[in-house]
Formats: sequence, structure tokens, C-alpha cells
Amino acid sequence: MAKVLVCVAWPYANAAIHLGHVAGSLLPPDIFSKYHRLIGNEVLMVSGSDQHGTPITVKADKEGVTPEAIADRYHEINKKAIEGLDIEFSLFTKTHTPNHIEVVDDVFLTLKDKGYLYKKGTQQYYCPKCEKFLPDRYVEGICPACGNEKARGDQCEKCGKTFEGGELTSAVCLHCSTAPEMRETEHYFLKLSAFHQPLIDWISGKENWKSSVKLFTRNWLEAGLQDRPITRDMSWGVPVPLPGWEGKVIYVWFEAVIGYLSASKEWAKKIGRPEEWKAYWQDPEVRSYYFLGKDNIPFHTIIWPAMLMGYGGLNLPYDVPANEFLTFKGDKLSKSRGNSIDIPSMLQRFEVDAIRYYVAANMPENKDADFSWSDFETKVNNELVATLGNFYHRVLSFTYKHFGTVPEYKGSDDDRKEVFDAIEAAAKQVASDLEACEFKRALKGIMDLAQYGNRYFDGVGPWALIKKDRDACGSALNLNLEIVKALAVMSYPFMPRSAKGAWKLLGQEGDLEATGWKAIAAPLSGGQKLQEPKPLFSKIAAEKEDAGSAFSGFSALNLKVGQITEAGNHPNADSLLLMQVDIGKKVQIVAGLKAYYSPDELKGRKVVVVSNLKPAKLRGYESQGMLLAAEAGELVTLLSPPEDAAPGDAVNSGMVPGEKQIEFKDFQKLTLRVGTVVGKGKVDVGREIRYTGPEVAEGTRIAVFLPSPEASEGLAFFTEKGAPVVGDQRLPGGATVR
RNA sequence: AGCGGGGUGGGGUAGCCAGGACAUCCCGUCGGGCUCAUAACCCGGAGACCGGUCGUUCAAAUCGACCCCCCGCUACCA
Repeated sequence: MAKVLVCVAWPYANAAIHLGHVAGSLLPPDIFSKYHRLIGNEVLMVSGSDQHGTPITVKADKEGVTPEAIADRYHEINKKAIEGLDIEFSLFTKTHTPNHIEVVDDVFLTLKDKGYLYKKGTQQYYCPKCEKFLPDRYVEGICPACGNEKARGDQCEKCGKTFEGGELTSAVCLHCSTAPEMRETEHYFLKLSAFHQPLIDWISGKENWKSSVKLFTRNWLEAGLQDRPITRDMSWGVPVPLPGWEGKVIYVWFEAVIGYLSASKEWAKKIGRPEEWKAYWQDPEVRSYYFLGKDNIPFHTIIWPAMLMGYGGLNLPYDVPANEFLTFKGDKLSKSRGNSIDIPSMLQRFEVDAIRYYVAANMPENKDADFSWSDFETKVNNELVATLGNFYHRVLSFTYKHFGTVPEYKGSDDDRKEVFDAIEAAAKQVASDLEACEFKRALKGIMDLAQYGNRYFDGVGPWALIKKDRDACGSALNLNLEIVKALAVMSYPFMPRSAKGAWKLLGQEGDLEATGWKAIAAPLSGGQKLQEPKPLFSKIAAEKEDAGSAFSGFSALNLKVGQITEAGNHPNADSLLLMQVDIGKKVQIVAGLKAYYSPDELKGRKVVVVSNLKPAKLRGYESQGMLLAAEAGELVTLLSPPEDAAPGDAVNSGMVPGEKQIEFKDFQKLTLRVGTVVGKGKVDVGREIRYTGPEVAEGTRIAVFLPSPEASEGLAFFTEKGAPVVGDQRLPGGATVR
């Protein structure tokens, strides 16, 4: 009997958790903990909602409510979702509690007393009317360098100059338009540099860590550790526990990780033994596991350990089995991208065990795994329902129908040994995989045993045997029921609901969790009454993927004819040009064309512009679009709109132009090519394909959109007037457009 | 461009760190069996020379070099 501390990354309380959280950090520790409880270990598993930080205040501002209201709202939603998933925490708390604040204060003050924190002053804008320090983005003024009237506190968007505090002329607070004053503000810094060597030494002993986690950490350490500020001028968070520091809070990244400790203490108080947390944190024999997604690695392998070292007397992480990401159609699942598959709605539509099974079977343990509805449906229906569910049901229902109780075993010892050996081998493998946090492999071991069961059942043929030899049939069924029981116990960490269901149908005494893993080897007592079986899983019908029309990707773009009115060198970059372009309205565009065009050549030239790209700053200057150019090796040339095109004309190829802003990286995923027209409706883009668009003379280079790189059909770029976009005659077929 | 991860039968994957005899499993597919079971189960077949090239070795999917492609983060990518 041992104790195990299981720490789970804290979901951020500004949205409902989605499948990515479940796959990355929530389900693995639950499987792990359930297994440890089955083998009789005591597990303390803690987590909670991370409630502080700017994104929550932003959301609160938008909705006109307090940050606490937002944070508590999502805490409740997520807490419920987690319970709905049958994930059992010893305590799932939140960071905005008196207990957490008290523990954070203690850690902060202890580190400070030990000399690991120091303060450093900086000049910052302060608004006397709002009575607070202003983040740089809330300050606007005139840029002393270029006269731009809307320069931000830290940087001028127009000329790219960056400022130290106070350089802006006529600065105003964006909230109340008052002129801010400069005030000295101080912040505490964590002396991470002091832990550089101790961390390197500590990491080097971690042979059991996943190689990706270790490598990532080592690279971080090799890059050197910078001291980091751990306080901010802000009101939502854990207040800095020092007189004179009102209005400042402790940075979330510093404070949230302390949650593991504060939650342990809160749990101890709640069970009425306030010192009990020490058994998990101070006994060096107790292993602590931290489950999280890969984006969270440095906080748990560098910062948190550094804090623990500094604090002293508490166990450092034993293992950090970080998972990769679960992706959706190749994109990271995230709240911001809007493709989240949130748990509350999944739970409404599917059985918990189906979700748990799929996530475990498709867990991104070593590399990103992709989620798709069709894969979800196949795995659940063909593996979980057909293999495991069917085995449970055929054995239980047949036995129930013909015997009603567990039949006595009257067969030979050899037959019995064969089955028990198979069970034991499976149990041993599953156990060692679970201990090593190899969840996918463990689950496979279970499914293999289910398949063995199906094979065994088939081999015996009870439906025929029952007519010839009732005792022999009963004996065979007895062994099949042993397999059912073993499967129930072994699958419990993964699918607790159906496991307990099978346990009950078997007529087992006591509950599964209490009886534990050892029930696998304990023979069933003949004569125990079976319950009327019902299928434990049912098939699902998942969503249909929307196919989308062939050229739908093109309509994400909003292309316009533009005319360059001004062009000049970017003052602050080697390869960039800065241009003003008329696309019906004036926009500023930065392009990496210096090596190919001089500003004079460009002035007055007509170009094709992607007008709905999300603006981005390039070396300090905002670029509000991009010019389309074709690229073939060293040759880079701009695409030309037709002669008669006027600035602002749409280049929509007969489709509805996209209105939404698109990300640069999404633009990059589109396949745009230049090809040589070789005949009617045919174009050579490195190979010959058909294209849709106006008729063009042979030999002309035209720009083409391809639905995929291998597509056999493309869409030519043409304007609303029906004239094509052409490329330089020197271009070879297949040149890339960017 | 830099850093990290990955490229294994139609799709998805295991194996790679500690090289070795017919390359794993799931889905799909083809053929057969069974009828207890949620058109479920069982058996058998076809199908990959393990991204490419060159090396190390008696032996490489597994080690090394170079190259190509994909994904993530970062960037003077637009």
C-alpha cells in the first residue's frame, strides 16, 4: 500500500473544456488514479479552475460583469463536465479562494525571505482619474518620430519605433481620455537564474521521463534562464501580500501552479485532518505525477520545480507524462479557433464510456492525434460495442437464459488453467502498462482479452453443447464468466460505468472498487445469481462531416485589384518594402520584395491584393494585406491584373468573396499556382489539368486555385469583369503563388 | 529561415531509445464458418520492401550523414 499524488493541469476558466483537455490532461490521470485505487494504493488527485489572468478580465469587460462572475461560471460548468465524465478528483477546486490566496502568500513570502525574489522599478503610465496603471495598449499619443497620432504606449504602429515609458507626446488614457502621468512602479522578479544548475542536475536523473518532455526541458535550460517578473499592475488576481503593494497582483503563471499545493491543503482540511497533505508532499517515498498538455511543459519541469526548490521541504515532480495535442482536421483544438468539441454538449449526445473509450484509444501520447466524427463512430461501434460489449452480452445473456446462476465448474484442470493463464497474462501486461502511463497500450491489452474471450466462446460453441452435455456447457460458461469478470475489473479505470454494470450483472458481492484488482484472480463462486442482462453499450451515430464544395477554399479569400501609390524601403528591415496601395481604399502593405523590385518600378503598378488577411506587424509596421506574387526558384514576380481593371475591382472568379478575416497560416494552406494555358480549358501547372475560367490564348501564364495539391481541376483567377489574372511569361508551369 | 515532432499496406497505428529469422494491431476490402449475441462473433486471403539516397554492420523500419514532404512554435514569412 502506497500513496500517490496525482496533479492535473488546471483548466482555464474562460470557456468550457473540450475534448482536447480530456485527451491531454484530464482522462489520463483519472485512468491512472482509478487503477492505483484498485490495487489498493491511496491516491490524492487534485486540480481546479485557473481563474485569474487577463483573458478572463477581457471577457468580463465584454459582457459587463465581474471577472469573478466569469471565472465562477466556467468553474461550475467545467466541474460538472468533469463529474459527468466520471473523472474523480479528491478535490477539484479553484484559484479564487481564501485558501489558495493564503498558500500563495506563504510561498511568495517564503521565496522572498530566502532571497529568491527581488524588486525592480520601471516607469509606467498612470491614469490619475482611473487611479490605476495603464497597460501599454491602453495609452495612445503622438509618435515623436513620425507624428502618428495613434501610437501606442510601447510602440508606434506606423513607423515601428518602440518606446521606453514616457516618450509619447500628448498621451491619453483610452478609458477616460485624461492625460496619464509617469509613475515609478515596482515589480517582483523570480530569480530563476539561481536554479539553472540545480535544475540541470535534477533533470539529468529523470530516466523515466518521456523523451519529448526531457528534450524540451533541456533545450529550455540550455537557452538560459531569465529572471521573470511575477507581479503585475492589475486588480484581478492574488494581491501581492505586502504593504504598499495595493493594486498589484501575482502573475497567474506563478500563482496557478501553486494550486497543486493549495488544493492538497484544502482537501486535508475538508476531510478533517488538516495535516494530511504532508503525507503526500513531504514523504520522499511518495511519487507525484503531473498530467498536462505539451504547451504546459516548462511550467511544470522548470518553473514549478524551481519554486519548490526555493521553498524547500516539498517533493519535486516524479514524472510529468505530458501528452501531445488532439487535433481536429489537423488543427489544434482550441477555444479561439472555434472548432472546439466541448464536453457539456458531447455528454448530452453520447455515453460517457463511449467518449472515454475513444479518447483513450486515440490518446495523443507520443504524437498529435486527429479527432474526426467518423473515426469516433467507427472505433466506438466496431471496437467497443462489437468486441467488448458483444462479448459481455453474449456470455451473460446465454448463461442467464440457460442457467440463471453462475454454473459450477466441473471440467478438467487443464482447460481451466488455460483460461486463467490467459487472464493472468493480460492482467499483468495491463497493470505494467498502466503503471508506466502507457494508456493506449493498456487499453489494447484489454481489447485483446475481449477478443480472446470471443474466440474462446466460439470455440466452445455453448449453443450446441447445451443440447448434448449440460455440465460441460456450464463449465465452459463458467470460464467465460471468469473472462467477463476479469474484463470488468481491468476495464474499470477506462470505462467505469460499464465495468460496474458488468460486475452487477455477474451478481458479484460488494462493489468493484472496494474489491479491487485482486478480484481478477479470485474464482467465481458457482451458484451466484445472475441479473437479467442488458447490453452495456450501444452504437452511436456521429455527425456527418461536411464535405464542402470543391472550390470552397477559394471563397475564403477576398482578392482585389490594387494600384501601388507609394513605395519605399522599410527603414528597419533588410528585405522589406513599405507601400501604400489603393484597393478602393488606401491600405498599407509591407512585402518582402526588396530583392526583386525597386520602389520606383513599383510605383503606379497594378497588383492583386489579398484584402482580408488579418493585419500583422512586420518589423514594427502594420501590413494590411499582401500582394500576390509567383515564385519559381530565384524568380519572383508580381501577378498582374488585366489592363482594364480598376483599383478596388474584385478578383472573385465568379464566387462570393470571403468577408471574414483569415489568418496568414490559413492562407498558406491554400494551393495557388501559375500555369501555362495549353489549350481550351487546359492548363499546365507542372502537369496538365482542367480549369474553370475565361478562355485565354495558348501560352499565357494564368493564376489558378487548386482545391488540393493533387487536384485535377483548378479555378482560374479572374475579375468581376471576367478578365484573367496573368503572370510573367518567364514563369514555368507550376510556379507557386504567395 | 531557426528549433521541435513526424513520414510504416487504402485510412489510422505499434515497433525505433537498448539493430536480427514470416513488420504489429484496428478499420476497410475479398473469401469462408457460425447463429448465443447490438447485421454482432470466429477463421483465412490480398495488400507495405517501413519518405528518398548513401553509409556503418554478418544483419537496419530500427544506428549515422545528406535530401524531400507534413505538423507545431518562433521570425525581417505577406
